Amino acid sequence: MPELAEVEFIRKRWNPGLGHPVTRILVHEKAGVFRGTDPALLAKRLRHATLVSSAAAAKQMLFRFTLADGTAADLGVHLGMTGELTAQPAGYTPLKADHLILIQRERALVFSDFRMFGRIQFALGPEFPAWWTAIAPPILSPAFTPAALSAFLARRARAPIKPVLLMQERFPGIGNWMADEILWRAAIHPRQPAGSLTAAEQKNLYREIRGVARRALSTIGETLADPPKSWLFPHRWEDGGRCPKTKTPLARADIGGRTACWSPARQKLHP
DNA sequence: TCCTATGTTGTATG
DNA sequence: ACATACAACATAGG
Repeated sequence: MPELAEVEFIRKRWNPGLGHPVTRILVHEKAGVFRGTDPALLAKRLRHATLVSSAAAAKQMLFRFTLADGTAADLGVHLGMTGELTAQPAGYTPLKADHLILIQRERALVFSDFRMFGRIQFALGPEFPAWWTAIAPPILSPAFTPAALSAFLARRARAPIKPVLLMQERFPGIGNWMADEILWRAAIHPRQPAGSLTAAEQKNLYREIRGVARRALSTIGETLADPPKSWLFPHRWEDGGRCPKTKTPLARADIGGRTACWSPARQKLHP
């Protein structure tokens, strides 16, 4: 379930472990979530380390530890499609899809992911690793300007706008449901070529990208509660779903390899 | 059996 | 080199 705001919420699931040392670690060394990292090294170094802080950016999380010798270490988590973080009581019995468990005296911090599209990364030292610092600046930061949006749309001119919104290099944290929500609010057809948006559409798109990100973070990011019925979100997967604005039937199709959902009554293709 | 799933990445093609 | 399209990754559930 993880896009921008879900990731921010799920990050906080490990908050009960802040300030506490890890006493023991369980890893599924052969799990695909460790591709590109050495799970044995991770397990060795994080034993007796203390979790000191965490952060979320785009769809990724970073957990910082202080090792017994004072060294800093960073654990990166990407949830992929089905990744989860939970904090479980002491004595927790691991399940099949639990690939990394950090055991503390009073709890177990669990990463599970049955599909294994998620990813665990690990780095030692005080500098933040490249896989963290390379994440694009947040949509709600001053770096995300109308000019930056326009320039990006121009460079992706022939591609349908929907898959363009999924590009993390410019829209960090936007995923399939947020992209559909944004286009629905901005009244732009998901197949509209990115380079063919009018000035008015670009303005609306900019506003809705920021608006959906802000509202998602302030609601889902705090409680994980589903957005209200006035959003596209609760209707996009239901059979016979209707647009909350026009009450007309929603349409669904594969666009750029993902299922897009839109309201034909308010999102029309134009030259 | 076949289809779907809130994601990324490697490869082929233009 | 760059933009675009698409298969592949792995698993559960309808």
